[in-house]
Amino acid sequence: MIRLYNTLTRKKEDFQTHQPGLVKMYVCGVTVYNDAHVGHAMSSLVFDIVRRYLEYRGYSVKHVMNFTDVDDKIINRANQLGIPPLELSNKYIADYRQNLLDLNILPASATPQVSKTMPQIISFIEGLIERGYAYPAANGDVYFRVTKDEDYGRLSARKIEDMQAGARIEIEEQKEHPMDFALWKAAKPGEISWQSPWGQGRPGWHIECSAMNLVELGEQIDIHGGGNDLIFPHHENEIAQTECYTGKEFSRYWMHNGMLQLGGEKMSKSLGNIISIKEFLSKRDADVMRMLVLNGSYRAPLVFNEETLDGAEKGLERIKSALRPASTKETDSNAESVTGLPAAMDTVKKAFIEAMDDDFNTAGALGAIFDFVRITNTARDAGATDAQLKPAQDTIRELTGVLGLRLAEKTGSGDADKFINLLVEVRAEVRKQKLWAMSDLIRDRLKELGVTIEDGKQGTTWRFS
RNA sequence: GGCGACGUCGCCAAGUGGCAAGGCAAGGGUCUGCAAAACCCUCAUCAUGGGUUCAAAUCCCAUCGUCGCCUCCA
Repeated sequence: MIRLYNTLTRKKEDFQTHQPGLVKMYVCGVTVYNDAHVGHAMSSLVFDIVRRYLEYRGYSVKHVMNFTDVDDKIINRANQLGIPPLELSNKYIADYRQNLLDLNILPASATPQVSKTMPQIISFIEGLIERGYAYPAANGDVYFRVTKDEDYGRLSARKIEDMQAGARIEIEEQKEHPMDFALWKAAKPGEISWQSPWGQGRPGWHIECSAMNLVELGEQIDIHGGGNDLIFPHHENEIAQTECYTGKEFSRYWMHNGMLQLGGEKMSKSLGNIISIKEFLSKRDADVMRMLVLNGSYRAPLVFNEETLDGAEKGLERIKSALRPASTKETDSNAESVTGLPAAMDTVKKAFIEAMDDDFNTAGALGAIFDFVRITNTARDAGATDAQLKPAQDTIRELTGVLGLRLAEKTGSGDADKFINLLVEVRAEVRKQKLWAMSDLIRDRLKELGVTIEDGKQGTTWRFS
């Protein structure tokens, strides 16, 4: 039984879907007006892992991720650049799709956009007005009436009165109540806009997700996800809108990932402490970012710095060490560590599932995998054959695959291999003659060029590093 | 100021009532011409102070500290 932490109840709960075997999952994507950063990557990775694991456990997952492509910031940026807002957002949508591919994140089942959901957004707002949960203001805005929603504040565990105490909300005379939020914003002169019953305008920030959810997944979904900075107001407002519109429970489970920390602070566009995904990938392998996420707990803040990244990279190397071929020395297929492999495979799978079932405890799952890596390496050292190693290595591939790790060996540029082999051959001759200085020079120089040489008992092996 | 989450070895981190996983780093060893890799060994009583319990890192209270949200935000 899978258990997951539900922000709504602040507890771990047994996972049960509305329809047997099918998971409807909606994850808030990005507002596309700039390069996405590694914090966005974290969120997408977290829910990619959730999806992959649910699929591993036999569910079919309908995974929807939206693009918010109509928004103040997009309009501002487009104005600065002197291009149409949708041209700007389309560029960044294409970029983000590429980022996700590069990060080995499975494509969502659907990726709706605000600009393409306008009729449904408008009819959604009309429905709320009809039911008395929203009202048009004199200036052409439409607001949601928070005081009409008894449950308002349930997700973020706060009361309307408490929030007003914060008093950072601008009092707008257009609103009946300071906490009321915009469903529809009247267009300013020259701004991109759509025709509506309330005049030219565009959607407020939260309504798009409610509408796209309804379009893509229906009235009730199983998992709604996103960063924990979205809990309030975004998700709170989504719940309010959707549940007031349908009269039904919206999402059964709410999952929120913690924030990525850079220098002890949340990485965010407004703080400016950003490392873009593109920039990251120019320096490190995608697996490193994923490993960093896996090593932590998705709900907790993630420490992102050179030290933790190095640790993640080394951890990957360690897992890969188990995938190397059998040692070339004499085999001993009957060693205890070799004959024990099948049982250990069984153990690691069980431990993996047990950890992952418990609210996607990836750090615990990795612990099990690392234990098995050691067991596999011990078997190799003891003389296991490739045929004996194969099932163990397949197990590692299977489990790390569920986590979305590629574990690709680095490769050179095609023809390099034969020249490297030649150098290794020459070096073997040199070593026979005990010309150690020359031998070490070749090894050191190759190392500088990204080729690691290791002298084993029965010969020398090399790999790109 | 209000609300929420959290504080486990040098770093990252699992564990939520029964003698503290794992990774990185560090030290010692096997192997090696020397290395590297792999393997073996060593390395924490869980922010602080109270309380509940036969038993607490795990439950309760207080204090200190960190982070997030309350304004755009994954």
